[in-house]
Amino acid sequence: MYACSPPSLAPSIFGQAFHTAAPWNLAVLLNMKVKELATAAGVNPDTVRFYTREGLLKPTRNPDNNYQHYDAEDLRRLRFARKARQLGFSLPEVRQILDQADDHHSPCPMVRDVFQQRLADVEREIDELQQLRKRMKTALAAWQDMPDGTPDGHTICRLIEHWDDKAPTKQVEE
Amino acid sequence: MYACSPPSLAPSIFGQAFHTAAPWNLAVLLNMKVKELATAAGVNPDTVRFYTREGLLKPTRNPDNNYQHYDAEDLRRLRFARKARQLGFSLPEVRQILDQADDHHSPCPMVRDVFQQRLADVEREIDELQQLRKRMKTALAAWQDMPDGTPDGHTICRLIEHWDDKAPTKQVEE
DNA sequence: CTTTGACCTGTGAGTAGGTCACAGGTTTTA
DNA sequence: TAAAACCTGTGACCTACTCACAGGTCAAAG
Repeated sequence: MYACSPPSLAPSIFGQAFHTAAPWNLAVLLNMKVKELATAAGVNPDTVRFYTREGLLKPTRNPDNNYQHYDAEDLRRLRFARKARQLGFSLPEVRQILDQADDHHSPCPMVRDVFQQRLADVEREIDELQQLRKRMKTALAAWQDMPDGTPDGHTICRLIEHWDDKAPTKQVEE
Repeated sequence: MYACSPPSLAPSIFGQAFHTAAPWNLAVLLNMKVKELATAAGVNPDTVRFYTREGLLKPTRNPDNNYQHYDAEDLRRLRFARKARQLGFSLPEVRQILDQADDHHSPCPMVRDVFQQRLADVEREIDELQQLRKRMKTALAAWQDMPDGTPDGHTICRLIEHWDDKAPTKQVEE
């Protein structure tokens, strides 16, 4: 769903908003509704609404119809937010970065800090998953020799009950 | 059989329930309230209540005070559920296994299937995280040479905006 | 001019697996 | 006898969205 397809959508967006506009004011006047911004950034329109509720995007209102209006700044913020999310920043962190940028404070030192922390988290996650994989492989190997058995009131499934999470007796070496 | 239970709590549990009982009926008569079961299994009492609501545990009621009563079977089920959760089984899967065991069908073949699937999932997760780590390290290295900069209306944080998620070794040009 | 369909709005629910808070009842301890 | 500890069920909260719904708006087709 919503697989990035910038080449196909860009003409429609710009065509709708600027079919008569000169290119020099693209970045200033770009005036998008929810779905247009969402398509431009390759995200779900509900994500745009969600980010707006969360204060990451700050559109203006059209008083005539109460619609939200997003400009090029919002598009940059949205794209930035998506990149930061891919890097593992939480939404509060993203908002913090954007707020700092709004106040003309450079958020980059903070970004470096959080980024280092995130890298450590990722590496810890990898370690844990690798340990889990090792234990699972060990269990699978051990289960080769175990019969299935029928629950008899003493064991539910000996495959799992006999799996020791703390100290697998025989490790699978890799 | 349950030699792995924490030694510090066993006396209080057994002492409360069996201060005069002989050891031969421990497994049959063990009669625990929520917190006792939770302590015995090393989980939060709310988890016991949650699992009870979800149908994984099937305590009896004391009609006098409306309290839940858990026996050794529930302790086994709870410990089993925790082990299965550590192995990556979802709660519905755990419940399915327990239900099958209740019906005297051997859940083990199903366990093997789900387990294989889980192992594949774990390995995919590891791959994704390793790719992420690689991209993060590449980004960190690239950032060594980049100034922090103050938000100027064109960039929010060039550290992130200049991070290319698709081709980390190639920097974007502007 | 009306209808149709696509879009807009806000709100609320759902996801997984618990954890915590709350109000009121019970049991144990001092 | 009173306080502390525990019990009960219900419901909110956590992440980061996603989806559903009811009602309003708008452009084009008939």
